[in-house]
Amino acid sequence: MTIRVRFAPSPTGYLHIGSARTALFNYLFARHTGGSFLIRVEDTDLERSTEESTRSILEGLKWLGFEPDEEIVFQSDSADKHREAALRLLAEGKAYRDFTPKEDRTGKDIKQEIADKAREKGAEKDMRDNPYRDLPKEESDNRAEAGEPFAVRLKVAKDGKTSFEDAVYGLQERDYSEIEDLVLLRSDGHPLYNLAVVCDDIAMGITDVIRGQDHLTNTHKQILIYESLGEEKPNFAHLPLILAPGGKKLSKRHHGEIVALTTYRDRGFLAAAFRNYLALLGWSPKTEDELLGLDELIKVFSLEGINRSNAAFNFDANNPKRWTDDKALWMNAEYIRTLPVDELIPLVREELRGEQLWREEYDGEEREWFESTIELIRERFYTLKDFSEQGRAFFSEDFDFDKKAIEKNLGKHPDLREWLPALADKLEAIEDFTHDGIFPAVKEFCAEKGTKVGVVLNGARVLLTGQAVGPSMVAAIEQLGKEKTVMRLRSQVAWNE
RNA sequence: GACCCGUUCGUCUAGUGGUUAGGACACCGCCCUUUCACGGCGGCAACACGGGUUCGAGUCCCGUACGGGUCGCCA
Repeated sequence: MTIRVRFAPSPTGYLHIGSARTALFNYLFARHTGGSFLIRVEDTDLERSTEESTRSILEGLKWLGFEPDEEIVFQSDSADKHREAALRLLAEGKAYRDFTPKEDRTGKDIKQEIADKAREKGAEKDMRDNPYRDLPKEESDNRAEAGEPFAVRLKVAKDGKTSFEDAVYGLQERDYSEIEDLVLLRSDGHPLYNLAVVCDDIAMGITDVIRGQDHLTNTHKQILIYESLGEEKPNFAHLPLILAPGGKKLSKRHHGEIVALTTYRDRGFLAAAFRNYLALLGWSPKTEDELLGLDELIKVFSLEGINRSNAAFNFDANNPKRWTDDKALWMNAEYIRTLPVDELIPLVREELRGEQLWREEYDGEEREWFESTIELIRERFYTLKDFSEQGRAFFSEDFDFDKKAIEKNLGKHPDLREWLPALADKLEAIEDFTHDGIFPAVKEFCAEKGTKVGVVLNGARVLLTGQAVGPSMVAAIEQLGKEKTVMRLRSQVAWNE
């Protein structure tokens, strides 16, 4: 049987990085096994689902490169079928009508409320105490016909247990007494999540369900539905969760944009780097290779490599340099440094365009200069943003001077105020404006002034690029060219800041 | 609270009864160099705790602690 998996986000917000990883694992599993990767939008909650969210999620998936093999399925389109399934179970006596009036659940802390209620009842709670569970069929029919609203609940047997073999967590068992008679159909006729998922997975021919560990207990409920429906259940694989630093829950409320996938795209991550990083969170190839491109990931991916323990995403919200996990940042830098320039340039082009720094010439007559500049400055960059921020001076005259750079490299050497313009004069006279022409001139200049080359070059770096760090300075001078170099070295702007 | 899941360096992880417990990121030091967030070399640093089983336990069993998940006419 060919493998068919699906990624099933609910469009109630942006794409969470945990969901992105779930999508990744589904995608890798499908590609590795030669199966199909499908996407199903779980929009059965009409009140909370938004088109905006759907668009943003699909956009995120596209950025990561996970295009579905078949048309995207919208769960709400099949609501009629889900309802039919519930009604069939009702007719077969596997479900019953519950005439209990709907509880008002509009309160803020629903989760807390439910947990508190469960705590009160403790282990004494009888999951089979619904007064309508054994209502005679005739009475139930009559009340329904009279127009009394009812929800449809699955009639879970009193004794027995569900069990399944999870590909990650092993054998899972749950006693029926722990499972309530779950609601299949709301009193307004609206099908609910567990029913919809099962029906759709059957309809889509899903063979392997790979999803977050938060669904582990739902799985037992879904198995009951599969069994009632007389359908074969798929294989299950539950993924460990991604936690915040300290092992706490990673949530939008407490951690903000850090959990949104789009943040990574917008802050200069390469999709390839982020995919690579995400793959290593909760999964291991069991080799010492960590830099794995998509093709390699597909080749070596297997469910056996998935961990059972949750992984903490490590970052420090108060430190701009560590706005996200160190290793993710390092990996992105690694991709920026090693990607073939041809592949990097389109990404840099987008970045520069976004900041109004792009010039069409870079694709034409200045292509060579542009390429060598990228080649030169990418060495110490961490994100694509660095090309328009730290690297700005290579593409524009309008760049800022880093305060610390001024302090450290100019402030401590007041002589530079005279020296750098003097250096400009010296450089202006050079015929051969290349490394071999520039470097000896700089050395000679420093010898004349009786200072270290580093002092002068560092000072020059500030005036030329506004930065305290960067590529080899002589190479940078060559790259900028004589005109800009001379002009910037003579400028007093930085000194007056 | 009940049920379920988990616990190896600060973080991500390798490890399936005998290892000097390996790698990566971060951190620190040294080297290279014309400076730096490049590069090279090196260092610091972990089996949650307590009992078993065993000649021998990070690896198996039982408890404890801690953390996480779930418990809805949400998904």
